[in-house]
Amino acid sequence: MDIRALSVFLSVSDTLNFSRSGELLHMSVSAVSRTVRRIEEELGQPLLERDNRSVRLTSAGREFREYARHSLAEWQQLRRKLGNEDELAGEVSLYCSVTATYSVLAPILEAFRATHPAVEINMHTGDQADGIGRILEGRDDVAVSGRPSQMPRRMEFLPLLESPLQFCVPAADCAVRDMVEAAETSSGDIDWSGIPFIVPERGITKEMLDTWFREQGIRPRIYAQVAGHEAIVAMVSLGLGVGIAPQLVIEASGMTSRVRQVAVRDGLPPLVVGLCSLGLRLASPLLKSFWDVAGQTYGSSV
Amino acid sequence: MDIRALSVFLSVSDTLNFSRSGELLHMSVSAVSRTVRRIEEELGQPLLERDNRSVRLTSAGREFREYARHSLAEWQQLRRKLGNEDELAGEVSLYCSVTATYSVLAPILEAFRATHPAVEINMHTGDQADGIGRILEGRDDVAVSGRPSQMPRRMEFLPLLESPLQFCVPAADCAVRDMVEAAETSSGDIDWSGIPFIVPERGITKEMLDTWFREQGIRPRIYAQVAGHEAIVAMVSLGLGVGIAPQLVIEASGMTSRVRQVAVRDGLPPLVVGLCSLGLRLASPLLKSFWDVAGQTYGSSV
DNA sequence: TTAATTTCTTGCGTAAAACGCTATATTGGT
DNA sequence: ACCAATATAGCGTTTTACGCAAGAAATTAA
Repeated sequence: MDIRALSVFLSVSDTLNFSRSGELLHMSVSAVSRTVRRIEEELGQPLLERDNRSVRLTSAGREFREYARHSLAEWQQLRRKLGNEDELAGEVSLYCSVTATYSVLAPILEAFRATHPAVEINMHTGDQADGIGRILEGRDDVAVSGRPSQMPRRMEFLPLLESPLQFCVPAADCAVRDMVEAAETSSGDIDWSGIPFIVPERGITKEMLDTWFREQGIRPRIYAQVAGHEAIVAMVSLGLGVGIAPQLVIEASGMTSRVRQVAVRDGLPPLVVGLCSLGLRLASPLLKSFWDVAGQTYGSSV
Repeated sequence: MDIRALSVFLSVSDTLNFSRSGELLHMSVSAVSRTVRRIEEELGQPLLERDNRSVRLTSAGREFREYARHSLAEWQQLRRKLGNEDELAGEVSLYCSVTATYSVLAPILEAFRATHPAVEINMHTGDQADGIGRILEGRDDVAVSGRPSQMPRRMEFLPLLESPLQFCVPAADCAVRDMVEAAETSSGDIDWSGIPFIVPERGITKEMLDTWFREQGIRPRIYAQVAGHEAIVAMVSLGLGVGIAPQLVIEASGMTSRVRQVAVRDGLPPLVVGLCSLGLRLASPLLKSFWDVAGQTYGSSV
C-alpha cells in the first residue's frame, strides 16, 4: 500500500469515473483501474461496485476512503513537520565543565541560537577530562576540552582559545601559604617538593602537569587527586594545598580573592581549549553548522 | 511511501543494524539500505546517521519512526475492520529437497498463498532424509519426506503422491554399463552382486534398499554412500555406479537422457511421498490450514 | 602492527512491477 | 441500428526494486 495508490483511490471515490480520474491524475484509465484493483486484492475485498458504465463505493470502499484521507493527511503533516529543509532542526548534545558552559560555550550558543532557533541543545556537564571519552563513546556530539597531545584518528578538534595554566596557592594566611613562602628562593623560584599538591585526577591537564614535574625533576607531594579544576580551585582556596587550573576557571570561580595565581619560570604551557567531535558526526549538517558557528564566534585564530 | 518500506524502517530503527534487519526481514542488506535511502530521498532529509559500522536515528528519524508505527497500526486496524480478522498470519517453516520444492510443494504453495497471503514461508532445503529428524528436533514445522516404515508416535504423515523408486544405470557406454549388461541373465534379471552401487547414506530409501537387498539375498558392492537422491542421480550419470532414486527426482534432474531407468522384477515398492509434522504442531491453526490445503491440492488419494 | 571481520554503500545485471496502447465488451443515448 | 462512453485485459515497454559482488572504513582479533 502506498501513498500514490491512496491518492488514486481517493480521486476515483470522488469522481466515480475512472476516465475522469485518469485525466485528473495524468494517468491512463487502465493504470487507474489496475491501481484500484491492486488495493482491492491487497485488502481481499472489493472497494467499488462497477459495471461498464458506472462505479459506486462499497461499504468497505467508504471505510477505506476514510482511512486513505486520514493516512494522506498524516503523511502531509509529517512532511510539513520534517520539511523545513532550509531550517535545521534537531538536537545537539554537548558536554563540558560547568565553567566552560558560560566561559567558552555561551557566546557560541548565543550566536547559534540566533541562526538556528529550531535546534535543541542538550547540555551535560562534568569534569572536562571526560569530554573526549564521551565523544568516542558516542554519548555526546560535541565536547569542550583541552587539546589532547595525541588526537585519536577519528576525532576533530577546533581550537577556540588558549588559557594559561596557572599555579595557584591559598591567599589566606595558612600553613600551606607559609610553606610556599618559606620555599621561595632568593631568585623567586619555588621549591615545590615538600608542598602538598592537589592535582587533576585525569585528563589533559594531568598529563601536562606530570610532564612538567618530570621535566623539572620535581617529585611532588601529592595531597589529593581531584576530578575537575573547579574543585581544585575550591580546595586550594580552603588552604588544603596548591594546585593548577586554567586561568579562565580560576577567574570564573568567584574565588580570585581567595587564591593567588603564581607566575612560575618555565611554567606550564597554556591549555588550548576547543571543541572536539567525531569527524563522521560532522558530516551531519546540523553539527557542521554548530562547528562553523563556533569557529566564527572565536575566529579560529588559535 | 508504502507499508513495506515503513516496516523496513521500523526494523532498522529497532536494530540499528542493517545486516540484522536484513536477516529479520529476509532481505539483502543492500535492499534494506536502499529502502531506507528511498524514504530519506522522498522526505528530503536523513533519518539515520551512519558510518561504516553503526547507525543512529536522527531527530527526523525519531519523528518518522513515530509516524511509521502509527501508520502501520492504522493499516492493521483497517485490515481488521474490513474483515480479515480470521485471516491467518505468521510463519511456516518447511524442509525438503531442492527437487521437492518445485515438484511436490509448488502446487501446495500456490494454493496456500492464494488463500493465505499473510503467511510467510520459511523454506530450508537439504537431503530429504533429514526431514523427519528436523521435525522431531523442532527445527521445522513441516517436511516433505518419504513415509517412514515406523512412524514415531508424535508424528503425523500426510501422503501426497507415490513415486516409483527406480534403479538407474548410466546411459552412456562405460564400464559400469558394460557390467550391468554382462550381468543380465537370460530371464532378464540382473545379478547386482558385483556392480558398484551408489546408495543413500540415510533415510527411508536407504532402509527400503537395505530391506530389498536382504529379501533378494543380494550382497551389494557399495561404491559410495551419498546424501541426497539428486547427487546419486548425478553420480550415476557420470558412470560411477548404479543407484536408486525416486522417479520424480530423476525426471526433475535434467539427466533423464544420461541415466537409464531399469525395471526390476520384485523391485522396490514405490516411495510414498508426503508431509510430516508433529501432531502437536498441527494444533496450530496456521499449520492445520497448510496441511488441509496440501491435502486438498493432492486430493489425498494415496 | 597486521590481518580478519563486520558493516554499509554502490555499480551492475536481472527480475518484478507498473505503465500506456490497443482491442474488447457492455450499456445508454440518439 | 449506430455511436459514444466506460472499464477491463492482453501485450510490449518502461520503471522500479532486487541480489550479487566489490569497495571502503571501522572495529576486533591475532
